[in-house]
Amino acid sequence: MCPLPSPKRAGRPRSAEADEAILDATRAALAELGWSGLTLGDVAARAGVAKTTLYRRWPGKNELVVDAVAALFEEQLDLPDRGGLEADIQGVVLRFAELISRPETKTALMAVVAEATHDDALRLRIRAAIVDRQKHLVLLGRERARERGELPPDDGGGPERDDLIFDVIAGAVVHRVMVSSEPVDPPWARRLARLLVGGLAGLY
Amino acid sequence: MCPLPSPKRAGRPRSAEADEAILDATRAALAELGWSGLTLGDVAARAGVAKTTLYRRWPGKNELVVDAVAALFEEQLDLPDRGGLEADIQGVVLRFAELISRPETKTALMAVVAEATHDDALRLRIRAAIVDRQKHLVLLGRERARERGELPPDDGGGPERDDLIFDVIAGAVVHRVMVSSEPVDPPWARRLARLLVGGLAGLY
DNA sequence: GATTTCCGCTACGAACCGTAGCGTAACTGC
DNA sequence: GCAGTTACGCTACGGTTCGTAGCGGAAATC
Repeated sequence: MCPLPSPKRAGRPRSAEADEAILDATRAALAELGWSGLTLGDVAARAGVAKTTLYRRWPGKNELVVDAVAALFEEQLDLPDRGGLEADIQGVVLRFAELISRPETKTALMAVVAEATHDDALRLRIRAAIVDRQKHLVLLGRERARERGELPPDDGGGPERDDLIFDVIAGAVVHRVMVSSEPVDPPWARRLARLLVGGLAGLY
Repeated sequence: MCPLPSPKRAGRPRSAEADEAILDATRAALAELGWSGLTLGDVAARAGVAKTTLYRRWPGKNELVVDAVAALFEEQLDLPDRGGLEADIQGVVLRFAELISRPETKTALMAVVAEATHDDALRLRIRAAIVDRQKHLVLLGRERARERGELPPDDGGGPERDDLIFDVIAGAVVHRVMVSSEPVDPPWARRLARLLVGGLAGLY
């Protein structure tokens, strides 16, 4: 979130309603105008606050958009147990797609990641607010598969394997939605899950 | 490319050196300043041309950057035959990574894709100049695997399966480089190829 | 009530955008 | 050659957004 003042300070506290209104306005403007069309003056006008109020809380466009998008990822952290590895993968794929297919998310995510190429602080912010939460879901699914005996227990292979399976699942969904501009529907999610579980030989 | 005048026209022809200088300057500025820091005035100054010359050839920042990045994808279209499906996948993964890991490509690709969310013409331009060329490599590898008998011949399954395997490979590479900010080195490519060929059971 | 902090408002210089107009350079067809 | 056509460099401009400064007033703590 925006830099919190120390919890108990003298003086007038910051308006929580203003925060909410600004983030809502940011998402609305993103969906409507896209990244390059979004101006902070417009966001402030939509939110009914002064432009200076906005600058007092966020350093700039990048950080504001990250927070506005991150709020969408805060709620949904659960993954229903579907009883099997392949079904669980299908579930997490559909969950990802649901989040990144919204108009405001679609536009914003790629743009802030692009900006993060030249901004380390922004990259950390994105990682903490969005990426790590997605990753948690993938690792949760793997743990369940191990408990069921569908995968062998942890052999101390280190975090590299976690990174691999996460990049494959999240990357496939993002690429499907953003680059190929095709919907992630249950049939597609099913085929992806089957590919991951059984390999190419099982798919073709 | 930028809209070509009809091959034989009267009058002074457009300078090919200027085109080259502009695209080079665009790539240099991208690597140095990132997407949001790139201004067309700066590009013109670097290229040693007038700003108006730049606007005569490209409608705006988006199209210019797409062409500047696409030029990097034009040369490399071959995929050496490594003798087996798994090795070929590893090869195409490393080829992708080599292209999108350059500083100028990394910054630009995500940004233009984000812009394309609200610009259909830009999306088509990206598809024709970049995505379809990558996809060609993936399908080439699949054809070779079929000829070797590693995959069954085409059963008329339609283009959906092509889309799937392409989104998985390209998406994993992009996500690894852009979001996880980790290098795509031969060991990682090898693990990804093994996952795709043998499935999760073979990986863990 | 005094102090501290936040808010809304106005105003401002700076930067970038995209375009117009002009004189000149380069190339083609007669 | 010469006229016609097109591209180029240059300057200038109005418009928009940026990010900041300064002010008076509102809302909280002590």
